[in-house]
Amino acid sequence: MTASTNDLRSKQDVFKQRPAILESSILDRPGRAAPRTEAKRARIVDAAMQHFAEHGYHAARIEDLSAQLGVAKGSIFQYFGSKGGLFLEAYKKAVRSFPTYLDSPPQIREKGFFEILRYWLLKTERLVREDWIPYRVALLGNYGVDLSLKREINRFLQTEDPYGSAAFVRLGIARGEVRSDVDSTLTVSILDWTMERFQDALLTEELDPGLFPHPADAQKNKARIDQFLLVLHGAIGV
Amino acid sequence: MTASTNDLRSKQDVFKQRPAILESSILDRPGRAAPRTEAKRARIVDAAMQHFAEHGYHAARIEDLSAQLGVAKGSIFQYFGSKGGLFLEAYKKAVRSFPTYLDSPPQIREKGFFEILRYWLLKTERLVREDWIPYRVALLGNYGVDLSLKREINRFLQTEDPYGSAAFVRLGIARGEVRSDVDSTLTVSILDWTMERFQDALLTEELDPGLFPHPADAQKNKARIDQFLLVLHGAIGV
DNA sequence: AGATTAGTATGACCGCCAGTCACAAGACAT
DNA sequence: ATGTCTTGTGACTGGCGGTCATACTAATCT
Repeated sequence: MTASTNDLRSKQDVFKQRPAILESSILDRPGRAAPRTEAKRARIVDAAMQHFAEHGYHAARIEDLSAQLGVAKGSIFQYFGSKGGLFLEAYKKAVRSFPTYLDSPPQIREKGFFEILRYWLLKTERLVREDWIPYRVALLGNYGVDLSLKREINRFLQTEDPYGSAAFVRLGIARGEVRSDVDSTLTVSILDWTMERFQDALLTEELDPGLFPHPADAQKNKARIDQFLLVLHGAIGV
Repeated sequence: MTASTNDLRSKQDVFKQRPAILESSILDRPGRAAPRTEAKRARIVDAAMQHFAEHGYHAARIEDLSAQLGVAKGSIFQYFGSKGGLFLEAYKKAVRSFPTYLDSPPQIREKGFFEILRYWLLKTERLVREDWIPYRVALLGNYGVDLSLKREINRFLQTEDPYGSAAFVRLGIARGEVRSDVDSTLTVSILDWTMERFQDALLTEELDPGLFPHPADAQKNKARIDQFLLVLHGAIGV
């Protein structure tokens, strides 16, 4: 549940239409298709996630991936159009695998908005250790690709809201815990921005030592989380 | 003065030493060198800034750049080691060209911390139109390269603090406008994170339409800035 | 000045890899 | 079987980052 990039998502309908370089050539609507084909597609995406996670975006070689999969390189391009297209699918899958804010257990949920945040901040440290691959891919997508891909990624985050920030903020407002005197899209954006960066700062050392400054030890992390929540409460709390 | 990435900058001394892939091979200390050489280096960096700004990182071709400059391709690699090394220099130059928070005029400065922020938020819209090149390069560096380069960039932002966020926050605390009950590195980080993203959201449409959601018209931007400052005040104000 | 050395410039060349495409192999229908 | 359509394949290409042997220039020495 690393926060997303749903920045000020008003008017999201009026995008300039851009050449869709990243579209796949085969199977544009993956919903309805031969199940065999669909399965192969999924296999490729899974392997790609791992490959990108291990090597990074640029160092990842499509041919290695195809060899490892026992699939011809051409097939991968047939399915995903380009390396960027493949990465985008891997990124989507990675991000969709994360829990939503509202996926927190009921006994946490009833404690309210900021306790839910605390729950996830603490939990993510463990989650990332159990299954670092999607986190690394998400990190790559957030910082380590190029702008055209980043554009697609933002579009995805914006339309899909995979962390459920909007609904989460709505809950907070309904409970009277989150301020309602500012545009709620701004609230959501602030939440997304700060959560994303804060978690990056906490976690990235393991995913990518040196990218962000050292996080303190686990002990100190707890204190940091407290302070962070204090600040965030000041920002968007009531 | 787009905010930087000085995330939680404690313990910044204990970086794991990584192979310095991005170092230039010639003239590692550009301070003291033949003035001719130095001038050439500067010429290349200038042209590179423009080139990267126009084409993006990946689409930029070193050979095109060298042709445009009337300089051999080999020379560029001699000076900067790699495409990434060249970009890093261009990025540094771009970011260094931005004003610091405390560069605001005295009559603004005496109005206090949050008025200084407002001043820059309003001003940047104009600045970016007058001279979009460094902003685009900064944007590329923030989102459009790969992780190894991003790592170097973060290291730079962290050690150099080119926007002077730390000093600015110190001023705010001294004036009693900024909270002192949390670790000031957290305050600085929050400031950096939110300012960066907020400005991206306001500005990016012109630099890179489609990357971030449409900003509203200028009228609405002013209202957004008000709300943003309100929220930011809640976060780090006293 | 001429000779020697160190620093700088050059562009043909190389290796690598994303992306293509002509062809092969299945799948399915008739 | 025969034909048609879909899916799979991997040798091949184009283009670019990066190298390096060589040429040139400037500085230093005799």
